[in-house]
Amino acid sequence: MSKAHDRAAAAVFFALGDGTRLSVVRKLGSAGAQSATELSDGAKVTRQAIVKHLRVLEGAGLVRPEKRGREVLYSLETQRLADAQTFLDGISAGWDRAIGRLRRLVEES
Amino acid sequence: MSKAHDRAAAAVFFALGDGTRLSVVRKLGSAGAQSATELSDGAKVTRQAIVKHLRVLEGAGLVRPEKRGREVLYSLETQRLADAQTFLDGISAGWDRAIGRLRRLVEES
DNA sequence: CTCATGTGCAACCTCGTGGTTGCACTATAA
DNA sequence: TTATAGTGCAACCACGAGGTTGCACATGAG
Repeated sequence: MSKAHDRAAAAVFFALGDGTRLSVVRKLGSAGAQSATELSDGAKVTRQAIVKHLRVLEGAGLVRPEKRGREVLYSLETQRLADAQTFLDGISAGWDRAIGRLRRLVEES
Repeated sequence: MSKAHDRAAAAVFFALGDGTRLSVVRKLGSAGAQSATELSDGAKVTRQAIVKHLRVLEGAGLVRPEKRGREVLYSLETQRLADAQTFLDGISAGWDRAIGRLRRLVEES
């Protein structure tokens, strides 16, 4: 039951589990790649805070930095989002199987 | 742009973003409904810690308690997992659209 | 070249999260 | 009825997350 896999998943969910970070991800998703300064424009927090959040997102593999002249553009890594979805699928599937087992158990007795 | 929706999503992701909590969810998913004590058996933390985590999961709507005699069984709320998946879908879709816009922009010039 | 703009680094602060221990309460089993 | 297994509550602690400010460093625009 791959423990490393679980850690990666937890990291992704942790990264998405903060309001500010989630808004950053949404902004990237809807408006495309942006720099830290650009992202901090609409936000209620400092650019430095956004930078820290971007580090976290990068650590979780949700975002990829790319030097573009003197600025750094951050783009979304949609593969990780897909991975997270697959992970959730696995849990749901397990639950459904567990429910099935329970139902069969009840019907047999 | 539902801000309340975002908070709910962040709560779900936050709930899943902790290793202990994630293992609890996985355990529930694979072995069906269980009590707090039962869940704390294999874990490396106290029952009280598990209880706290269950409160968080319940707050995020990921788990539902049900009094069963003198013990309380916690069962998974798969709907929330599905909601989370839909949420991620929305972001991916937005990103794909943004990429499409960018490509068109480049090709026009 | 000069200057403005964007980024990086570091120190610092606050507070919530994750965890523990101890005890009181409740309800089932014998 | 009495002992026992399960739950609930509260106080307490350590540490890392989230945020800020200040300044130094690069690099494109004029």
